[in-house]
Amino acid sequence: MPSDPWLAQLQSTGCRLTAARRAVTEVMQSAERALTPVEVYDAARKRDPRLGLVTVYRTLEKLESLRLIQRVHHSQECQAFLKAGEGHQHILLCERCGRAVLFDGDNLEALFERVGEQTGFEIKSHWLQLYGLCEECRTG
Amino acid sequence: MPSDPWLAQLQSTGCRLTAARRAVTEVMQSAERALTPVEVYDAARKRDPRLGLVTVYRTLEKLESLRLIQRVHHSQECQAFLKAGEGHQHILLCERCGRAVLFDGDNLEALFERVGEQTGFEIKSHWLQLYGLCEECRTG
DNA sequence: GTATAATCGAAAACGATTTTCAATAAAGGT
DNA sequence: ACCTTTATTGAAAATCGTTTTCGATTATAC
Repeated sequence: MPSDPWLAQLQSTGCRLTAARRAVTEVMQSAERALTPVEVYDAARKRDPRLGLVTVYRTLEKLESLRLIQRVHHSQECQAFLKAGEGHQHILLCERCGRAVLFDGDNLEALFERVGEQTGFEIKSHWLQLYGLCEECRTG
Repeated sequence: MPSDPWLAQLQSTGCRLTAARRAVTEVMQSAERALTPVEVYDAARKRDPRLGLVTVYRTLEKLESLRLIQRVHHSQECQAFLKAGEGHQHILLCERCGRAVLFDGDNLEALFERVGEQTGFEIKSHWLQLYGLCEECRTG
């Protein structure tokens, strides 16, 4: 049983632990910003030079289905991945350097209730992303 | 000067008013849900049968840059377009039939302030989408 | 160690979007 | 109304990201 929690979860769902999956996992775990499949590919080949791009796509798909990573949506594109938050966490993105920070807690229940009454919808889920400038980009 | 506000805005920014732009504009104005470029293409050709898909892409790009339409982000894809909201409006999507409703007003300032303090970010903008079931899909 | 099936990488296929370019047509001037 | 100019168009080709196919590899169980 691997000590790394992501690898443990992969294994516990019947997956084999391969060099490719270790490399992609390490890249995604240590990333400070959302990465596209090609960016993951470039970074992960430093750990496993034989890695193919197809395997990156497949591994990202698997990690996403296990909710270990999530998609980040930018204005034009939504194919970048970031480690998933826990519970009610949301994403805060720096518009300048791309750094991604997860923050937790929101209290939007009152809003949902009001919107539900006004529209007749039954609100099932929500999705919130904030954009701004991180401390370094503001001061640097 | 055209009576239609979208066409008027197109013209006032130096654009020519063509059959293609009229067709795409009418489709987007009357759409009740977000449409992909190909869906716009299919709908708009009923008004202008000679319309090409390339022109649809170009017209959507123009309408988006004028903030007359906006992108709607689904979990896997973010290439569908919907008429833009005004001011602080956000999108509410029915998970079953795709119907899109704009609702306005939010009071997230307190949340932004707290997150800004916790993270050091200067919050610039936000993006909120709600998902649920519309009245018809709940009861029907 | 061996067997077995999951996983892999490379190549090919695919689909959505963008570019190219000659033809068309909207808008302004006459 | 009729040119003239030039933005705009549609079709074809190019491009790019993603997915599928398939034989080779390799993690895991025995």
